[in-house]
Amino acid sequence: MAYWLMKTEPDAFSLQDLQRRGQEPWDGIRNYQARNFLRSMQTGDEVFIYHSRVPAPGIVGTAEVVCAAYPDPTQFDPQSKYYDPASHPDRPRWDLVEVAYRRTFAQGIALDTLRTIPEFSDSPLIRKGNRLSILPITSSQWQYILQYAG
DNA sequence: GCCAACGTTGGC
DNA sequence: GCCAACGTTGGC
Repeated sequence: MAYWLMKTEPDAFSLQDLQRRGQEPWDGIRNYQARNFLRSMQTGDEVFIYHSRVPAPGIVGTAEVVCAAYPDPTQFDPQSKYYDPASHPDRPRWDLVEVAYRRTFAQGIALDTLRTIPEFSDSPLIRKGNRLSILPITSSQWQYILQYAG
C-alpha cells in the first residue's frame, strides 16, 4: 500500500465534485513522470487531493485508488482537449487510474504550512516551479497530515 | 491575469 | 543530439 498526492484545479474539478460523483477516472495526465507514477499505483493506495491555482493552494482531503492504471480513452478522442494524435491504440501512451472520494479535511493544509513541515522539506511539492501533478507521499508525511487535519 | 519555471517538440 | 521556440503549470 502506497500514498500519493494528486493535484487538481477546483475550477475544473474539485474535491467536492469528486464527493458528488463518488468515483472518477482521473484522466488527462499528459506528463511522463506523472504517468509513470500512475502506472505504479495499486488499488487501495491512498491519495491526498491538492487544490492548485486558488488563492490558498493546499491539501484539502483524501481519496483512494479503486482501479489500477488502464489506457486513458481521451487520448484517442479527437473531440477531447486531451486528444493525442501521436498515441496509437495498439500502444497507448497515456493511462489513468480511478479514484473514489474518502474525506474532506475540516481544515485544509495550505502550501504555506506545508513549507514549514520538516517531513516535506525534500518534497517536490514545495519546490519552486514544480509542475508534477502526481507525486509520491511518504508514510511519515501521510501520518503528519492526518494528525494535523484531526 | 501575469509570468517564471519547466517539459516537449522539431529544425538543424 | 543540441537547443530555441513553444505550450503549459501553478504560485502569486
